[in-house]
Amino acid sequence: MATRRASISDLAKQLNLSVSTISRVLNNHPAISDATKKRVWELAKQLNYQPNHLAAALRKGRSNTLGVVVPHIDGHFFALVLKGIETIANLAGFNVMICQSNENEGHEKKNIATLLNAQVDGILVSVSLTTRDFSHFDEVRRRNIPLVFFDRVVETPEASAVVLDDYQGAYQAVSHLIEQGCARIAHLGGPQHVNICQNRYRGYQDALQAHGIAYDEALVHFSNLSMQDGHDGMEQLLQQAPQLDAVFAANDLSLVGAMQVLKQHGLRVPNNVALAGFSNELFSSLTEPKLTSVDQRCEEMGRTAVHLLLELMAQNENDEKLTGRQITLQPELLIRESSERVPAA
Amino acid sequence: MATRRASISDLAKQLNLSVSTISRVLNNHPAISDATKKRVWELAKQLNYQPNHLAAALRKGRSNTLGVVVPHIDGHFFALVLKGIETIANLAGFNVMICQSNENEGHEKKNIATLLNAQVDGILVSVSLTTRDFSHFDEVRRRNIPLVFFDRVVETPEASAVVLDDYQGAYQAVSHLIEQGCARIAHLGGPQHVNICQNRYRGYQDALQAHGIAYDEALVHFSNLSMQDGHDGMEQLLQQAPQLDAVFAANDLSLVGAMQVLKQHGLRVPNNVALAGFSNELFSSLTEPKLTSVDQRCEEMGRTAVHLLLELMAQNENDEKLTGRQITLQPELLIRESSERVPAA
DNA sequence: GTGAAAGCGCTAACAT
DNA sequence: ATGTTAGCGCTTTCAC
Repeated sequence: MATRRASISDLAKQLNLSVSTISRVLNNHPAISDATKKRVWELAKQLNYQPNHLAAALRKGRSNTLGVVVPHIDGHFFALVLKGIETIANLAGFNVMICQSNENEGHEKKNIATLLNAQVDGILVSVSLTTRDFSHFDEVRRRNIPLVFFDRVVETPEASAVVLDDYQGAYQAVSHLIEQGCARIAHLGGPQHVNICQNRYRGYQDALQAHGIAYDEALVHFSNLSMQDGHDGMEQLLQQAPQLDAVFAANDLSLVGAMQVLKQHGLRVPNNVALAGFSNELFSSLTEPKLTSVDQRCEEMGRTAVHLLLELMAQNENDEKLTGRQITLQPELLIRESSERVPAA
Repeated sequence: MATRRASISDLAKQLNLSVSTISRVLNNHPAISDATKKRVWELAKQLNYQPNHLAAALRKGRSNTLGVVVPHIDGHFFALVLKGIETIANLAGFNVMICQSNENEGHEKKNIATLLNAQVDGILVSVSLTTRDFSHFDEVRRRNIPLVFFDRVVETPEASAVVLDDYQGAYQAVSHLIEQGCARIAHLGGPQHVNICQNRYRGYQDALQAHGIAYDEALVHFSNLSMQDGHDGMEQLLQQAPQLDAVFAANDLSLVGAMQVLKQHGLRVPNNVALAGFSNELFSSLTEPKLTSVDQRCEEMGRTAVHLLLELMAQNENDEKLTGRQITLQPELLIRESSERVPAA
């Protein structure tokens, strides 16, 4: 049979003290005599007292839990972000509840409802790709629950968010390719209604321009960036522009597909065609040659998002008005074999 | 300002009914007139009533939450298992709380304490590699909280667990290599104090024996299975046994390292040396050639573990004695390019 | 078919 | 420095 756990009132009875005194000791309230403190702690330890957080949460109206909604829990990026979130949340004494939207607007709405019902003290969201209606976030706002978007954001000035500077990442990657001596740089781009893909495309364009290289439509191909997409895109690019000497892809997966095609055509990487991708996947350093890629600082994004959320929660506590704050993380270009040309001696 | 949410007693007042009646309606209690039911549901909808789960949990002593402890949240395997867990748990109306032990015994103990404090209704655990003392699980048992181990288990008959048949997976993979005409099959094995690694090693041995191939110590190399380990191991194996014609690795990562070495030595995969790995990582089908690998049925493991846990929870509800039950999942061998030899015409 | 009342374990005024 | 008391929102026994 399960042994009933000791409660505050159990301690109170055994020590002939009031529950409030016990509660005060347990919460490190200052105005308590050392003697009492000691007695209480000792008995607590002896009875293996475990606070009932549910009760405290009910009373205080806060659950000590943060909610997270991600499109999916698998996959390199979100897994690492979640790791960052977990770490900081736990450090700050919060539990974390994770929901997956499966890139589905309906799921996402349900997830938000679940988290609100669970009375979470704050919410972190990376918006599903299919979400077009954002009313569920209004409900969060109405309930005055602090919310921070990360990576995939709803762009309004009132919203707080942590994002990566995709534009800069792309700009750096392309600049690097140019510095390696490439001049006919192709781009495998993602869906342009997705803002991160658009920003990567703009970074590509601007880097070319900044280095006095003319933009050439024949060097650009858009797709959904699967490996197969990269494969097909590369075939097409080679047809349209056989003289290309580098590829910048909006993700690493499509770049792997592209690299296969290049090899099949007898082109050498990086000497005939230099390659740079985006997202620094696990496999990016397992290919041959290893892929140069823009790292997205995943864990840091998670950590930063929680810090921001805790900030908002503190503001909320003090009845300050919630101010939207956007934080942009700078990506890091990881230069590997696929783009490093030996300088012509 | 935040609008206060409607409570049961709010509904009661507005309808001139008692709280108990409202509660009954909301919980689909049978003995309620249809008329009342209708009135209550309508007002509930109108006021957008949301039940306060915290309060219900406190009252009922159950939180409607399942706790999970995993070594880490990133990485292919656990991410997929978690996905499976999430899916079924949500379907069954449970929230999920995820904790990472970071392969650290101390963390794991803290995680369990956290979950017990959060009064989860059931716990799923994959044990950290460094855990030597298992007393924290005794505490769970004492509190009568159902617990299911998955993948990394504490082997006692009272414990419930879901595991993969690593032995069979290895056996199949090696048999497949033999069927491809290989006879000098090397093994890159993992730490033998880890039971899954040991089982894979045994599967390797028994498959050889079953096909009348003598075991040769010079063909076996143990390590921690990092990519570098695979690399180094392969170098050593080629020295010890240059005539080897296949490699079975206890994971895919080490196999990638090994494959690099083979290529450097001018050996062709699969025709000179055929390759099979274990775990079917994301990158396993991105390498060239694509790796044959044993798939671990990750999502299914998660789903199965939750089903088993729900079963135990039901038993618990009925005051039945908790019976330990072990479920073994059969892996699936995915045959890809790295092991498919074109039959000598 | 419905209501009254107790209480889950805790916190926080408001006492003294 | 400590005690008294009310109540968070819900479920549930017992009554009618």
